[in-house]
Amino acid sequence: MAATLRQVAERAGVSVRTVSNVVNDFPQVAAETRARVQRALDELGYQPNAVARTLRNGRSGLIALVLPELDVPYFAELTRAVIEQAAVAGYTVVVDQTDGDPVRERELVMRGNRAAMFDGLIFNPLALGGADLRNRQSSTPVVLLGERVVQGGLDHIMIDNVGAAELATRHLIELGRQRVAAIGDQFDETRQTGQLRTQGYQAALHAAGREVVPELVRPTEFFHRADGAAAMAELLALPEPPDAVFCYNDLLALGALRTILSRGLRVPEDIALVGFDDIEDGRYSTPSLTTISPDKTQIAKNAVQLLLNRLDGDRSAPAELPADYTLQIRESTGSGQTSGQARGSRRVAR
Amino acid sequence: MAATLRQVAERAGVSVRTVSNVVNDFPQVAAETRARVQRALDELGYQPNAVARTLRNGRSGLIALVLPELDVPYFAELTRAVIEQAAVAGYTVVVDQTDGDPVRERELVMRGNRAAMFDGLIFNPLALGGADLRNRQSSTPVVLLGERVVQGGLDHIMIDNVGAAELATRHLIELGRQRVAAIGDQFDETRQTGQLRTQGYQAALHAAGREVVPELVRPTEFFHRADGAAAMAELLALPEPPDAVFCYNDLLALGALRTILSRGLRVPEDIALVGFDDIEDGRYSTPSLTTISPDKTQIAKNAVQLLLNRLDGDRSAPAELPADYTLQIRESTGSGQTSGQARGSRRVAR
DNA sequence: CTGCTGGCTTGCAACGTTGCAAGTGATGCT
DNA sequence: AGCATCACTTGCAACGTTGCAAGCCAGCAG
Repeated sequence: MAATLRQVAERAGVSVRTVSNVVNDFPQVAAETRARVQRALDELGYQPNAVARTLRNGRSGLIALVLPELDVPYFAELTRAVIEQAAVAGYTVVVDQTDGDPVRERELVMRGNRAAMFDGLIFNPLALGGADLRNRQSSTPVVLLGERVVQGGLDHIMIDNVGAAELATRHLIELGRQRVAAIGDQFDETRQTGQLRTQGYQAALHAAGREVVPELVRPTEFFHRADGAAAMAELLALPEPPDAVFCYNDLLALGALRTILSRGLRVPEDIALVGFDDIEDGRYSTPSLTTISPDKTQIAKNAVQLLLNRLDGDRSAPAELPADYTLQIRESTGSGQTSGQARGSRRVAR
Repeated sequence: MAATLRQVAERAGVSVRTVSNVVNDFPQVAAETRARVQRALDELGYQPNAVARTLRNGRSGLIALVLPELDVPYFAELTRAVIEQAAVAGYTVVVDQTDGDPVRERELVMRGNRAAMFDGLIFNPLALGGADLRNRQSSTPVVLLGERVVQGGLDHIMIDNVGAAELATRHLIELGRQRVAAIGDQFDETRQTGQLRTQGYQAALHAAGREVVPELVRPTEFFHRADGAAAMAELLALPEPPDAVFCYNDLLALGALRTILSRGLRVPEDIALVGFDDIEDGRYSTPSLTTISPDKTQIAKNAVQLLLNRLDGDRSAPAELPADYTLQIRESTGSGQTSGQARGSRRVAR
């Protein structure tokens, strides 16, 4: 159906090679020939075959972004940033969702089966750990996003979870809250996010000379609204409920918020809330959500840049780039001003 | 870097073709040969080159889902459904975001430049209208999602916007509300969603013997939270503010909700709210959101099925499939029960 | 008139895979 | 022994493109 170079060449009465030269705007084509070929191209509605080009050139111009869940706003917002950054460099991003399924993650990232279509991968693992990733079959470059799961071996962008969690918790302590709880702890070995944030939470309590009360640290299976709502209900059922909660992401916080409000309690008067991720939902909830705001644009920019360097043959040692973050103070811990901002960042070394 | 059939063949001392036969599990290979080849495959870590296969077979196993915005929850949730449906048929979905940019939409859908990598496209247009779409260059099959923008020519899954909007508005009228407003009207010729929903809104008012009050119908540029918040502020500034609002999607409703609550007004006591899309955010807001719930799974299933039929050579006339929808009654218009459900659906013929 | 230069065009091969048809050698039947 | 059959294996060509090097021809200098 689609016209090929050969068909165009026949129609224009020239060789295939010359048509290719016209299509690629190579200079050494006589003006008259170029015009004739161009006419044939237009008449046949020629479109270059991307697959053949890729096979020939070894480059598809496609990079894949592999994420656990697209309907988690943080990932959706990150995706937007990655697409924008890649577009600058002339690359198209395609997104694939793994649901954290180890089988899917492995298929996409490890074997490079489908991956061979893509020049590179930006991968936010959920199930795959460092041990898995170290013996990848595929030679397609990968940049990892997320927690520090891997011991070297691959480029990696991560945020300082411990430091950020400590900052969030300290904020609640400085508000004078006495019983600061945490929602989102995780035991699962492959999911380090929860553990790291718990470390930061505990560090802040210790720094303030407080004890860590075990029943105030609630584990959740996932980081969704439903998990936050359920964990908050447990906290409220305690003999001594908390007066502040640090939720390990904004969805958990929104779920917790829903539970608190449905009990007739007030935020922040009765319970102050801090989230993590700074998704748009949290800016429009009532009350709006105080949260740790990772610099998503920076994360995307660094990830794309790191990947493009590899594609250009950069063979230097794998990089580990930390991303900046700030604490966005909004209504769920504050008065009513929505623009407050505390610095808790770290410079990115490059 | 990656091993090829030829390298494996040399190592195993057989022809390239035989290796291919082993890789593809063709029966007519002697057991002893198969074992030897398999060993060579393993030793070299052979992975088939997807690009070469695609060129040869004319099938990539990839379908593209082209959407305006991934960080709009409705699209994110729809994407999940499409990915699941396509996986059943052994297809991998890659997602591309256009931001409603006509240039990007055209590049992806019309010319098939990049598109040639994909066996088919599921496309939710924002900027491109019927006139554009009719003279596509590419022969890659497309299924359209969304409003009825096109007059024939392409397969299309849409929901009955007029009927759904009428149902939503009627619900508010039946609650006894006197001044029912609407947020999300649009004038732009390429964005029909707003206009169709306004038609349904007006139809419901007329059916109830009410007048349409022009200043109660607020246009918005986009369908984001910020637009809803701003439009609601305008409505509240009217001499006679509304006591009910039908928002043309849930994000608008969540923005409006934020404005209402920040003014100290109550939902639903002072103002009842209905949204559209049934995104997860609306189920966890306080109050939770009454909304029109399109059957996203059904939309995804039909879209994928329609596309797969085309890939299998189905040459029948383009189909227009309506999708089911229901009214989910929640707290923003109701008492407190969250499970109410009114039927307003249409059977899908297939 | 020869030979060289330069502008333009072309054929060949290859990227890695698979369909097709033909090839090989061994076995079995007459 | 001769021939057909069978089980297995192989070479060729092609998918559509582009790098490479060679080819062609006109023009011009010597």
